[in-house]
Amino acid sequence: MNTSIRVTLDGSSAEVPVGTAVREVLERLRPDLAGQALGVRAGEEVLDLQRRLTQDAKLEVVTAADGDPGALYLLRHSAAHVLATAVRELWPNAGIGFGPPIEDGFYYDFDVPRPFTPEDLEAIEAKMREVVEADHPFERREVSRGEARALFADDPYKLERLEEIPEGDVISVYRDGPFLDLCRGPHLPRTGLVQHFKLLSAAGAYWRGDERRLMLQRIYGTAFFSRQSLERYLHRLEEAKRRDHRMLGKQLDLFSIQEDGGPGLIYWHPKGAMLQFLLRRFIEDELLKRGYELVYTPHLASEALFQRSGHLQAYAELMFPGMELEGEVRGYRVKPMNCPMHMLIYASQQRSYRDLPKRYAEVASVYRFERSGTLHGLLRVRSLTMDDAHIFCTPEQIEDEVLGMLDLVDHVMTTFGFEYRLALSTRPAKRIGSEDLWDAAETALRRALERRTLAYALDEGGGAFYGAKIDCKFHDAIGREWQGATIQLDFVLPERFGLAYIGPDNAPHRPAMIHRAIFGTLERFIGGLIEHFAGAFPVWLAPVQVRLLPVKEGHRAAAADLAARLRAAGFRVELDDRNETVSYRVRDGEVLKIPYILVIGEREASAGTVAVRRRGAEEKQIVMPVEAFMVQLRREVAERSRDPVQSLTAPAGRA
RNA sequence: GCUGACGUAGCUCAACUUGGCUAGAGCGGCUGAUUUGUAAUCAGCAGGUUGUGGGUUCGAGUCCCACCGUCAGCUCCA
Repeated sequence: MNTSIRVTLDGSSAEVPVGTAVREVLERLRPDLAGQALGVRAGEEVLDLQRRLTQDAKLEVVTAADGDPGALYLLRHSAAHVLATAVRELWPNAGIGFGPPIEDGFYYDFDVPRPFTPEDLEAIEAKMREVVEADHPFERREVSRGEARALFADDPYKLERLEEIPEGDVISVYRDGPFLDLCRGPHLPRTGLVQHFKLLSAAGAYWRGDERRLMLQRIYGTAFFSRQSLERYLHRLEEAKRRDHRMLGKQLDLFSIQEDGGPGLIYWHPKGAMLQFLLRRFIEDELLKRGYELVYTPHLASEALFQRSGHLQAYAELMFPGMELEGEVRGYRVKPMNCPMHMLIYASQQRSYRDLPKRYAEVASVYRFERSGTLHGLLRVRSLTMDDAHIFCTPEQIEDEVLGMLDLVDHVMTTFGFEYRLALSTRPAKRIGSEDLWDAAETALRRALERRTLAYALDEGGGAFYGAKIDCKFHDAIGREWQGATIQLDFVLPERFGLAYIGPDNAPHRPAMIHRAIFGTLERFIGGLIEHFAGAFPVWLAPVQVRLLPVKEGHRAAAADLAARLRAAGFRVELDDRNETVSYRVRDGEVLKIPYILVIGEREASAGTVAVRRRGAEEKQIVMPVEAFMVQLRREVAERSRDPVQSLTAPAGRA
């Protein structure tokens, strides 16, 4: 067995004995950085300076940098320990759960007698500063299982975790000052390096994320290497609140949720309804171009249907309760999904392989009894309008169908300028359908993704029990991730409904079935759009595209004529002839984020021109002939342009 | 659903740590004056059973209980 290993650090390498600490390698190979190094990167993994090397390694030094995920990982993981150290000082008997770094910070879960208050957080933060000032070294030690059991004899959560560490794995503990944690690491060299941090919130969180188990108290915080980065982050959070679709929805009068009407049920006001109308028209046009057929089905059906589809067995707790209708033997339910209805249409006649694929699309509201605590503006509701479709095809056609859907998803997302992420979810442990079926399904999805060379995350075992799926995710204003488009294979429903097509062999075969939604739901998609555009919708989507302001009373008639003309040309126009100054009305239009404000005064009325003020443009007014403006507007709508039109200039020789 | 916080005019927010006269302000609305040229003209008026229902108290926006709703997180999901 080798007693020495070869270690390469930032390009230079050395032969060192097995078990040499990273710190020693560093002092030998990069003495210049020894003081600044926080850890090293070994491929994907970050190691701290105390780690002993047991095999050949290629390392890179990690130094303090807010742009380096590895450095931030060390920092935030250590900040979580500093937090726990402080909490243990103030609540010596606090139980400790997990405390990992996360996307934008870190958290730690505690078992304490009462929930933390905002004042507690301040006190904890002050105590954290003391821990930082004490500059305790983070000490790593590898221990035996027996020793670990003894060390954490009073920490039931740690003991539970300990027992899950597989036999043979290294068990390590980290100490900083008085605080000892069962932890894999890595950590910063010392607590003193955690300089710029802030505790953000506290809330309950179930131990191990299991709602049947005890609720611990979680504290969230964030940390950066520089004060500027911390402040920039906190400022970004503030900014994000101004994009919140719930606030903008109220300000721009798009929608409301009525306490008298019930939670999670959306009232679309005229301007929000216009958004929904435009999106619907957009997607339905796209679907018709792609060989879909539109269907309309009832929002209500006999319980027998949902019995047959399996919803009443598998999905009952998300369905609104049944209703008894006078004189009817059976109960009725509002639909939580459209698939059972589309199944019935397919099953209404005999199908030939020549008919396939059959693509039924329906933009329809469905109703789901989401748990009250999960409701969130437009992003999680109880009446949701899906741009739903069900594709019935032969197993061989699945791949091409999925490919077409991925193209449509991409077309839609790029039209709106949405960044998105795809995830492929494969067979879960609890599933139905033969292995052959799953193999074919997963292969079809994967091959479709790869044929379009799309990057995707793999969610092993994350599929639904009835089929594999591809999901598309996007972020809201404050960075929470939501699911939008979804493409799901389904092996169950064709079976349950006994669907068939007659193949070339003159024998019946079971068709494959794909559920899919591109927007996901109009509610969630519009919520996302509002935040994405911060309420400043591109012209083709803006509920009001143009606002006309006559300068004074005498110009009202000219403005009204122009409004009528624009409307006749298909534009969405408002006339603002209120008895207010031009400045006031311009401001009002700006606040409402209307793309074009046109001022009509003496000059314009007599010359047939308009003074155009384009939202966000440098130049505050550009005088141009009405015709030229209309051409411009028409082009912008046709192109679904997302950027302010740069070419909007006055014709040469303008007055 | 769970834990915690919150709920005052259409909107945003006041009403003192410790219950005390008729619950205030800005924006918005209405009326009038002003006839306005690119981000707020001036004046007046109206607008509230302080989420709902109970309770404590001489007295409750303020304290207690229940319910409804909202927010953050957990869980779940389009």
